Amino acid sequence: MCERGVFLWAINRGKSRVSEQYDPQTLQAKWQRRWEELDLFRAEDSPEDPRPRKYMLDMFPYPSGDLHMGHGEVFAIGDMLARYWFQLGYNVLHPIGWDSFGLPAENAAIRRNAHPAEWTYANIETQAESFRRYAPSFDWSRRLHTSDPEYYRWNQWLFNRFYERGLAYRKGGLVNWCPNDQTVLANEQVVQGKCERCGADVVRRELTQWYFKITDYADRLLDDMAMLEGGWPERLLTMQRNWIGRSTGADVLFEIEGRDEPVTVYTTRPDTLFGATFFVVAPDAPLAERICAPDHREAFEAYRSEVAKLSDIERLSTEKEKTGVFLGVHAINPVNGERLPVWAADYVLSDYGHGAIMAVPAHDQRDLDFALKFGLPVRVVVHTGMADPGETGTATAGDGSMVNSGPIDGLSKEEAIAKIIEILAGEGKGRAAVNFRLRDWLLSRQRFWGTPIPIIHCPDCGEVPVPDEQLPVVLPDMRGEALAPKGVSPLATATEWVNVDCPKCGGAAQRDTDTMDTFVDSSWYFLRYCSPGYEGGPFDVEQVRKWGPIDQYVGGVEHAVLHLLYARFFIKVLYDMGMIDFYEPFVRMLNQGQVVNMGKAMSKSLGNGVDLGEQIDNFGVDAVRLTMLFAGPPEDDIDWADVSPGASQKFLARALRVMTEAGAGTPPGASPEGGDLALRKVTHRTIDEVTKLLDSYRFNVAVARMMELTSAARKAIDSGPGASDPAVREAAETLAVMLSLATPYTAEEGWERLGRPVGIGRAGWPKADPALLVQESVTCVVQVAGKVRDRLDVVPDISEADLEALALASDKVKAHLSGAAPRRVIVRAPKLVNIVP
RNA sequence: GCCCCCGUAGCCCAAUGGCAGAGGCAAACCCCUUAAAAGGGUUGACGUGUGGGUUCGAGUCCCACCGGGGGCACCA
Repeated sequence: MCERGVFLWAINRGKSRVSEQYDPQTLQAKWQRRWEELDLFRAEDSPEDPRPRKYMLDMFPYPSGDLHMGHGEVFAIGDMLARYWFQLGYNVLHPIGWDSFGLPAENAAIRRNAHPAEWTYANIETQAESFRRYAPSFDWSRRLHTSDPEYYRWNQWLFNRFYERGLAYRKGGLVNWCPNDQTVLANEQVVQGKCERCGADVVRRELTQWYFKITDYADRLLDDMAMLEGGWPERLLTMQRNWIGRSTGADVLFEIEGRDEPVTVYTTRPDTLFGATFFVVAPDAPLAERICAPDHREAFEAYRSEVAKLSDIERLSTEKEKTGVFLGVHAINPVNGERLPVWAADYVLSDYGHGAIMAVPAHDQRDLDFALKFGLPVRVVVHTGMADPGETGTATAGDGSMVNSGPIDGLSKEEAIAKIIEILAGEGKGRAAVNFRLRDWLLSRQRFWGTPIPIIHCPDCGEVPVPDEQLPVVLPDMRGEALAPKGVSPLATATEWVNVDCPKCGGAAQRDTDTMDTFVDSSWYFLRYCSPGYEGGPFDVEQVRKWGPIDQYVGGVEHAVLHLLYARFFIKVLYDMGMIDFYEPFVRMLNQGQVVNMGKAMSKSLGNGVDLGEQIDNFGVDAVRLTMLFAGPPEDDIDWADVSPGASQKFLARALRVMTEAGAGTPPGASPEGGDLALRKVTHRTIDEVTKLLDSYRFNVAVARMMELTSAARKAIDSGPGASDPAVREAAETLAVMLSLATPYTAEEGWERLGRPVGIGRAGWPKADPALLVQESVTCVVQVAGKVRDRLDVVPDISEADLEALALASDKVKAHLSGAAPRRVIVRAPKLVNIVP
């Protein structure tokens, strides 16, 4: 396997031998220039334009060097759809821009003693050049960079709006800190306890930080997913649902002996309240500190500092033994007055629910593990028919009938939950409650290359937003060593920039020195494309109304609970602000697979990297794009060792020859009427099928159909009516337009050789003639007992009765029936008859 | 541990419950050629991971298992 992979890879890297006949580099040089003059793919904002609109969006790139194979795939897929819509006559918005704030630029700047902008904009230019060669149908006039002050100004403007609505706020608490990147991270950026960017172990720190109140929208983020059903990949929806993690249950109030204030716990199983035998608080919650008995304080504090040392991965491991300490106090069970010992244990999280739980060991595995370890009682209150958890060590979490539970004895789980909530509510000791796994979006970053948070801290007025008319708050000019991470934002050292007058009272004040998470930038960039130069706001409301929402979004699944969640949140806030009129930003979403090599993700350490530019140099843009599309379904991974850009190139050479010969055979405009009927039928059937295939993302199959059409035309030229038959021209022109979606250079060259004017990208999608789609005869399979025994040529609209009679009259059928009358005959006209003897 | 997706030719992949093969790679052979390359053409499953089931009919639907991939996983 490996050897074969290396071998194929070696071939893929070699210069192709078809280059003498078909030279992609020449075609690229020739057409790229002429297309730039033509500017075919500009989206038209004018309301006068009668064409229906479509918005096609590819996730915009981060400028970390040149384009790579992954970009090659996304943009090949996105462009296939965009160009298809152009050919269908839509007014298509297909923009491009750069997600150009972020850490790599800053790290590069520190290394090179430069400004992050130098690295960033140099890379953007490199990528832009590569894009021009790769030839996606972008409307370049809408290009944007999120690191431009004209763009991030609106991040600040939006921050102010969020702030006004109480959706941006500052709070202290434990946050995720990446010791490598020297900044805090949002929950979404911590994967398995590690930094999503750099993989370093994330630690907890107590810091005051800015948040966006995404939890206010948790219900809508979850419920509105019903609208995305069918348009989004199911697994993406599942990931978001899991991430939001809504659960329903009850808040229950417990008195603590010796304290006036009750403590609230959240539980999804209020029905098991009579089974509570102890009480647990999170050691790092302020509550634990408050209620701990003085004579247990020492042990508690020792335990707490022990827990604080653990990394998230260690603490969250399900394998880990339960630990905890008794706090020397008791809670009172509100339903039966029982005294429950209160423990602190790290399996209870401080930031979920209320940081405290009632423990029901019989019916919760975690509580049971803890009870068994510390010798706490186990009381069964749900009779499930399973063995006693106290004996088996396996908690019974299922449904059953309530026992040992006073007023709810005998009830089922559902009934008991309703009843107990009713009882608690009646006594003011509890109520139904909903909880979410989703936390607020931690927004601040202690790094330089991002949007400054537009807040001024005034000793007298407190937090004062920078007035809109003073935006943007532009980053100070800092470079090199000054940007090195120090645990606080580099902006804090820019004294001149930091010290300002308070906009409210005019007194001495200081700017907030953190920058925004760069996911703010990408949460609304697709709205900016609708009116890129607009100065009256982040976007022209009218234009977004016309272009939005996005009909098709293409990008990687790695943003499932990052960008895609944040953007949905932004859209809902903007909807509430009355700025847009749709609920969801992305109607349809496609996650392309990864491009890998030899079964593994490409990486420097494996030495299996494949360079997009090199592939293009060797095989040409068209062959690379075609290979991406033909390799398999778009959502599948492509193993570059399994595919053959060289073969794609050979196919394109073959297709171009067909177009060349057809162009020489007949003049443009020749009517295909009277041309070779068999070829015409192939052409029209191909149109019909490819159209349907493209409508359902079946690009690989669509390309296969184009190959078949090419072969059919080749055959017609060589051993059929010859190149001068008008049906050959029809086939070649159809082929050219279809190929233009995937391989624009070859298609344009062929189009020219067919005598057509430059601009195949807008030539128009061919229409299948229904008259040429009907077959005058169909092969009908006749089965006896499910086995094929005969084939009949029949007219497609044959009646069931006629077909049955015909089938039963067949000699072969008669032979297999050997005279017996059939028991049953299933007729599926015109394709099949099955006779059950 | 729980949930989801996928197993079709040596390989990548097609096939509204109706003849297992559309397309490509690789291979073998043929034509073209002085020869090679380029070009043109021909050839492929004894049954769809395994075992059951539903059905007139199953790659397709259902159940179990095996193998691969992904998601979630102390969230009370």
